[in-house]
Amino acid sequence: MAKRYWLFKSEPSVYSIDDLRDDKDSTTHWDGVRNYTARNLLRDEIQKGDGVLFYHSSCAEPGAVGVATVTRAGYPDPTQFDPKAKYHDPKSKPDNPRWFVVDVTFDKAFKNPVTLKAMRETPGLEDMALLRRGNRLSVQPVTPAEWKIITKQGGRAR
DNA sequence: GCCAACGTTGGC
DNA sequence: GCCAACGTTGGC
Repeated sequence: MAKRYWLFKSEPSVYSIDDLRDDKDSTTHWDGVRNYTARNLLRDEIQKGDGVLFYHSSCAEPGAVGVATVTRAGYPDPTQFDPKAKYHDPKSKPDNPRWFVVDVTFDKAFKNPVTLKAMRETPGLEDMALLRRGNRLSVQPVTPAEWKIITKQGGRAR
């Protein structure tokens, strides 16, 4: 399958691109997604080797702040079975897991983060899923053309 | 803090 | 299956 591209949202006060870079092996399980549309992408669509735009939401300057790579395709989110975990789901059973994660590994932080505001003003990004009214999906697709524009604007690692 | 836009839940 | 109530997201 051809490489595809995605945008993952995270609140930087909870987990930022720097947290990913500094994590063990610069890798994390993208856990806690509890939305069925996003779940379907994590479980069925997102493949090892795909590109991820790391997006900071609910902060002073929302925007794409860097790039990561999917290093493991979908598998059950372990936090759903942990009664002490914030994202515990008592209705999910190990033999029929409801929620999935992928692993992502840090690639680079943009020298120039591409803000939401900039995306709205950039020709070629008009149809981005992110910019559609009321799109709150925390995991969403990015087209190759959009990926190219944003990674070019973001620049090399800082 | 406000509020629009959804997604989820649960009674019926 | 409908739909009102409620909760969450996330920009501003």
